[in-house]
Order: sequence, then structure tokens, then C-alpha cells
Amino acid sequence: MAEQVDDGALAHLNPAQREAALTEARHNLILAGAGTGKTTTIVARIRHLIRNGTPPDRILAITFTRRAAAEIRSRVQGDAATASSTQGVAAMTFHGWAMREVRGAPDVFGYEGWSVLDQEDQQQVMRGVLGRGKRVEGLKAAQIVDVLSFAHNTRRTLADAIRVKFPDDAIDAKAIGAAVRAYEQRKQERRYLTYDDILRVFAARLADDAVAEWVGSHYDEILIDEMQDTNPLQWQIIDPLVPHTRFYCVGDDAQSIYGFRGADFASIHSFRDRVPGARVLKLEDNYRSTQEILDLSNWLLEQSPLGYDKKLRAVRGRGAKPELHSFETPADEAGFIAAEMLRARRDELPWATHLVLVRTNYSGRAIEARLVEYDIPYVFFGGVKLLESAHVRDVLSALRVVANPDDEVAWMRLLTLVPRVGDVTAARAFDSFLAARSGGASAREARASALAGMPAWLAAGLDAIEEAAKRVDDAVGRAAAMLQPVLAHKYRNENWEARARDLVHVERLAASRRSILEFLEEYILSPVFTSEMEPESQQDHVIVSTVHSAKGLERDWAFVAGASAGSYPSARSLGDLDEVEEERRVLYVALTRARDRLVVTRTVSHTPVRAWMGSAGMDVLEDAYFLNTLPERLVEEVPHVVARPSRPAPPPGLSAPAEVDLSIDLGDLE
DNA sequence: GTTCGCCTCGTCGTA
DNA sequence: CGAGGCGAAC
Repeated sequence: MAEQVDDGALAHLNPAQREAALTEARHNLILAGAGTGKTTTIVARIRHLIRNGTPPDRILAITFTRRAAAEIRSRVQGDAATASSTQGVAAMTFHGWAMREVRGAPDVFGYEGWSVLDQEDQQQVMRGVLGRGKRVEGLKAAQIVDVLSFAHNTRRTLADAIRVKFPDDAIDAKAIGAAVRAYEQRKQERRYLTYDDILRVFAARLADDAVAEWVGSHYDEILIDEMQDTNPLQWQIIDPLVPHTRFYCVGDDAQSIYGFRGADFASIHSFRDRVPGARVLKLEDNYRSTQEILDLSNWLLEQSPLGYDKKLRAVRGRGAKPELHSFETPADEAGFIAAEMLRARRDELPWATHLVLVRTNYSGRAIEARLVEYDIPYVFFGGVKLLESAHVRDVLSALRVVANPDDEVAWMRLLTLVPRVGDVTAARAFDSFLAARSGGASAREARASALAGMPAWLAAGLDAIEEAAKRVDDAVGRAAAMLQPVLAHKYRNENWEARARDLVHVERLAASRRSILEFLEEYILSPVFTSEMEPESQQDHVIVSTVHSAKGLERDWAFVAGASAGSYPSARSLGDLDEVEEERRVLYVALTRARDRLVVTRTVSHTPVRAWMGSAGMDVLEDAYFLNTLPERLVEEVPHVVARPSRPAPPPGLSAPAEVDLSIDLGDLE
């Protein structure tokens, strides 16, 4: 048995990794710098546990994304010889885990039949609460939802969260508080849970030690990846479980980039206080990059007033210097990146050689446009998630009203798809639904009264979906069929063909889910990007990714785009040390993705920031710019900026031209 | 009064 | 690309 799992993985580890994989301490924190074989070590650890007799289904790996979970699962399974003995290791996100526990034991946790709201739906509910003005104290629904979420994740009061998020504005927190109370009540009435609520329900029940003991007894060891991005709300889940299971946490303080979501990387510095008896191990040898790439990355961290105590060493040795290319416009920059890829292609390098890292979804679009233009296959990580795209939401709204008839957001969305029905008519229909319900009508009868003035196809379609509710892909198919005519019209000028293809993907994702709510929950909690569903993702392709979505990614060549003044650090973070330092770590994560060739690109004159900051503001940004003190020896600088030829000013007499007669001479028509 | 289309504007990052 | 404002059309 033992030999079955021992594939020699341990033999490939260096002494520090081996020590980390085999540690016998009850709780462990592995501080693993970028490229030091973090995933390799986690995988070796899991295989080691299994080899020593831990049943795979008693091991839980918490990761940051669906992709990271999938990678751990597949690497733990290894080849066919070991796949069966390693079957059953659970790998999922924090939210996925919390939901699995809550849904798995409704007697313990409650909330059966409640729907999970994503961010856009939360904003929709908040808009409904705010009514006509749509603002309170100048804050829009989206801002209030954000500050509330920040309060939950950092376990602050709402008043404190408002002070932290809006330090300069005189905001009457009482008015916000009233809106939030109304929002909470609305969520309760409609049986809605937000992302945060899922963690909060789980955490609240774990405060009962009997519950913590019971949950802890399911697992021999819980592994947590990207520990530096764990926030106080997630710690509230970990803490009560410490006496009841073992924790194996892996992280890197220099890669903490989720402060905006409440993560505080300092909590890994105090890990031993929080988790008594924990052993702390360090991995410092970098296997990913050449020394030149690490020299630049190390330099960036050294400039920080926070001491990171980190210096990555390249086991691979020396290579080419990183390049720093400067352009006039983002379009030139994108053109260069695409042209470099085409050049590499002529040298027969696969598309998968390349990774392009962008700061924002928005800035990724310029790159995307060039890749389309040059016919380069790519997948974009970040950006629109499949279940967040408007047309998919339209279709899912029909499933949602069947699964949870109290789901007002879904009702409104569905009803306003009907021709000649707008907000007012839809709200009236929903009101009559509510009236029927409070009059004691069953959900189905109430539905009939909501649909009274609506076309017959809608009622028939909802009945059909309800009949198919056990076969979720079938239900998706029926919803799509019912709405096909209205959607084809709604999106007639917005790429309807591509959107229709997405609907087929959704149907495929829904196959083998046990219920509509389970299906929606799974993909709301661990979203799939639209572009991951495209055919390109099955073939050789370039990856374009926001830095935040690039955790764990590496490629031979990495292009770090838009590394301009005003972006690193971003203009909006100026003046707040913590935020500026988080921006530094974002750039650090980007730089450390490259194995062989690191290409940093930037624009120097036509930045959009310059336009609204003005030149005085621009000086401040230049001062704060991380790369403005970059020593020459660290990079190869390549200017692409074309100096505009300066012309001599015209002599004074020519400066006020007479207007030119632009009318045509009609000849003999006069 | 209500719907719908068109236009402008602003967009950090994510489960 | 979505949200929101505005005016035309129903």
C-alpha cells in the first residue's frame, strides 16, 4: 500500500521542502517565498499523509481559487497508478468549504433553501432599499455594500469601517446605519445570504465548542494555501477548530494583495501566538526564475519601509536581464507585446510561453484587442465571470424564481425581460405575489397571481422548469428556450451569437448538479471566467491575467504591462502607507511570475492618469512611482517613445490666418 | 405614467 | 461593459 503512493515525489524535494512535507508538529506555518515550490510542498505533504495512513477524505485543502483547487487535486492524484488511492481529497475555497458544512448539516446550521447573492445582486437589493434617490450621504448602493462587507471581513463595527474607508469625508454614519438595517431586513425576508453571511453563519456556530469539535472531527488535517490573504472573519473560523484538528498553513507576507478584502498579512507574523505550539518553517530557494529576475524583485521589496526580511535566491542561476520598455500610448504598448509573441511564434515557441499581467480588468482590454487583431489565441483570467454576464443572469433568473420564490431580485429581472414590462409593472406583479403569499397562498398559487397580466409562455415556461428541477441542465435548457426570443432581441446589437454559446456552456456546467440552488451556489462561490469556456482554452494559448488572478501562475516569459507612474502605486492609494505597500506587493507578485524573460512595459506620456491629475498631481505620482529610482544595472532599458520633431515657431505675421473660402466654383451654373 | 432606446460616463482587485 | 440620465414614443 505504502509504495503505491510513494512516487518518489519526496526524492525531488530539497531539504527544506522535505522537512516541511514531513513535519510532525501538530500545527505548522510554512513561509514560502515566490517560486519556492509552495504547491509542490503542499502536494508532497498531502501524499505523505495518505501514505502514512490518513484517509484522503479526512484531508481538506483550502485554496484561493477554483483553479488552484483543481491543480492540487490533479497533482495529488498524480498518474493512473496512484489516482485511486488518493481519491477523495477535498480541495476548495473558504466559501466553498463553509457552504459545504452549512448545507451538509441543516439541522446544525439552518438556512435551508436560502439563496446566495453575489455582489451585483447585493447592490440590487441595496438599491431597492435606497429607493428613489439611490444614494445616502452621497454613497451609492455599491459603496455601502462594499463598506458593509469590509466591516464583516475585518470584524469592525459599521461606524469604524466607514471611518477607515472614507477618512476624509464627513459622513453621518447613522444614515448609513439605517440603510444597512433596512437592507438586512430585506435579506431576511427574501431569504438571501451574501458571501460574507456564509462565512459568518459558519463562524457563529463554531463559537459553540460542541459544534467546533464535531466539525473538527471530520478532518485529520486542514491545509490552507495563501495564508497571508486570510482575513479576520476567516480566522474566526480557524480559531475554534485549532484544538480539534491539525492546521498546515502556507503563505508569504510579501505576496499579500487582498488587504482591500480585509486580509492582514501581519497575522502570519503572530501565527505562533494565535496557534499555540505551531512550528514555523521557511522555504527560500527559488526554482522558478533566473537570478536577474529575482534581483529586480528583491530590489523592489528592499525599497519598502516595511522590513520583509526576504531575499530570494535563484537555484537556476543567471539569465537575461529584465527589460523595461517605454511607450507613448497603451495601444503602442499592447502592439509591442503582441508583436513579441508573433516573433516568438516564428521561432516555434508555443503560445503558452507567454503570460501578460495587467493591473485592472479595464487595462487588459487594450491587450485583448491586439491579440484579437493579430489572431493570437488567449484566455483572460479576471474580467467577466460566466454567471455574472447579463444574458446568463437573465436565464438564471427563471431558475431562481422556481428555486426560491421569494427571490425578488430574480423576479424583477425575469419580469422586465417581458416586452412592455418595465420596473413599475414588474414591481406591481411582485407585489401581488407578496399579497397572495401573505394571504396564505402556496408558492405556486402566489406565482400564478404574479403572472396574471403576463404572457402565457412565461407561466408555461416556469412550470416546465419546475418539472425539470431535478435535472438542472435540463432546467437551464428550458429556461434558455423560453427566453430565446426576448434575449435575441435584447442583445441583437451586442454579440448575441457569442452569448448564445455561453448559454450552452451554462447548460453543460449544470449537468449532474443535484438541485438548482446547489448549482447556483457552486458557481457563485467559485466562479468560472467566460473566457475559460471558450474553445481557445482547450488548445495552446497565451494567458492574460490581472495580477490578483495570477496567484500561483508562472510562464517562461512574463509581460508586466502598464507599469507606469500613476499605476504602481495607483493614484488612489497615495497618502496611505498600507495601501501603497500593498501596491508594491502587487507589482512584486507580477515580477516573480517570469521564469526566463521578464518584460516590463509602461507608457510615459499619454497615461489617462495624467489627463485628470494635471501636471502638478503628476509630480506627486512620479515621486511615489516605484520604478523611478530603479538602478540602471538591474534592467535593460528600451525606449520606444518617438520624439516628436520640433518645428520652428511660425513668424508672427502668419499666426492669424484669414478664413479660407471653402465653397466650390459652380462654373457656368451661376 | 411607463417603456425603451440612445448616449455618456467611470471603471482597482475577488470569493 | 454596466449604470444611470434624458428624451421620444407608446
